Amino acid sequence: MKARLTRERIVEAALHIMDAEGLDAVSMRRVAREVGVEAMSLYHHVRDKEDLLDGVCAMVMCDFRYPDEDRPWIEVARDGAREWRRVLRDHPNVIALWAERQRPMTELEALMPMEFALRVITRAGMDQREGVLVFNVIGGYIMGVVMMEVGAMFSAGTARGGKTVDLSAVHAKLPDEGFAPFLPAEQLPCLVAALPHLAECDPDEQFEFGLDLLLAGIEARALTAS
Amino acid sequence: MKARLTRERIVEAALHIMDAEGLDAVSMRRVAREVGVEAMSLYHHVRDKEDLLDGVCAMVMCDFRYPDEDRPWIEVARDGAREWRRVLRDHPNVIALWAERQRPMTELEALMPMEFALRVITRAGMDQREGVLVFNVIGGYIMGVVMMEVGAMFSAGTARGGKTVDLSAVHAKLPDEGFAPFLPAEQLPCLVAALPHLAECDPDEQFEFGLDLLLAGIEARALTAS
DNA sequence: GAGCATAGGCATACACCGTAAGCCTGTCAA
DNA sequence: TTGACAGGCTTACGGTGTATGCCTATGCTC
Repeated sequence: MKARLTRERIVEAALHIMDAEGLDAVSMRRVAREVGVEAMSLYHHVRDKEDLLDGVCAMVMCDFRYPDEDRPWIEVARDGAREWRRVLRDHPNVIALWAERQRPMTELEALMPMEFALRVITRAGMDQREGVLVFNVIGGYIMGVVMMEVGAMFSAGTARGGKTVDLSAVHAKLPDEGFAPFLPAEQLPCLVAALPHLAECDPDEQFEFGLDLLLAGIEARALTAS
Repeated sequence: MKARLTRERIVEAALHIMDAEGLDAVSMRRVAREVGVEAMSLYHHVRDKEDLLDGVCAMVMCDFRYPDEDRPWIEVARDGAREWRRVLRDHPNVIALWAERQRPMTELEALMPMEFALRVITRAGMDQREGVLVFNVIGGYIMGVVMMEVGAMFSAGTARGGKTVDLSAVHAKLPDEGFAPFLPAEQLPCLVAALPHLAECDPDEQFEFGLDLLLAGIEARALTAS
């Protein structure tokens, strides 16, 4: 006898498939197979696929582990940002999910991390208005950087067919050999020069670098404002 | 007699459909209909749908208008960032496209804006390594903020059904009426307090706020490093 | 001009998708 | 015992990407 079908089991299965096989692999039939059932049976527990994906989003948000807040706000903010990045990297496809289904979070639990972030920012001593600016700036930064990090979007490579330039091949090999000659250096000199550094750029250092810039700027503003 | 079918006409049609009707609307049959042809005819000009979407990405990148570089680097950087934001806002669905098809740009023309950005950063006087960090930070920031801007992802709303919270309704109305009571204020006090500011936040001001933080920090680093 | 290669259209077919509609069965209350 | 109903299943429809093959108009060679 099988375990009873529940919304939670279904959403869990969908999330698992999304993490393991990508967003496109999440179909009603595939999820149903995962929980040992026919596709149409899922509709007793989720309204439609939209609803299922809403559940996936919420489940990802619930993965957020709240840092200890009994410290200076800037340390809490830094750890919160790192934790958000961890969540996004653990479920990178959720970014695409948000991007294509441009609709707000609606489940209460999914809003708790947002509440947390606003609470921390409030402690920095700036007014509500500026707090929202800060929230959006930090949130946007994390999302964008993680997106560039997990996607290969602007990674580096060698020329192919004379017309296009496949930058991804360079990542496969180690960077400090002579790859530059394969790129049209006369048209892309700076890109060619930056290639090795693009390839060996440490994502953690990258993330902290930008986070430091933002937090330092925010702290300076908070101090002068108060 | 119809105009001859070309790859460019096809890609243009796909981009037009994506901008007007969303990413999901871009199907081979829909694009074919747009150019007055059957779906299979497209395959004489694009390898497959992936290839077509690659073309769309490249065409978006080609929309980038290069700012005059005969000015202090920080002004060029600021205008370049604004221009990149403009491009993304003009074709917001391209963000979802990048997010889900995590693969690098390969067409030469699509890499020119990247070359431009690296060139400007180099002029700031920092070394290649740090230049790449700066490139990724600014690029990620722009992408993330625009993504939050065009998607409603973390927008604001009223409670629905007691269990979930629909934040989008607030955006429809003007914010400074008593919406807070509809939210579970005891669980989300900071969010409730921030609601009006979230709703009336000016995207332009928002963008410039974060950009100023980043550029000021980068300028400070560049000065001390040189 | 004749013959023919090729480019670039089209029609058909297959496997997959989300989901509307209806059916079947096991559980439980009256 | 009867009936309601929750929660499975089956079938079917119109959509998707694309492999395969066919048809025809253009243009090149002799």
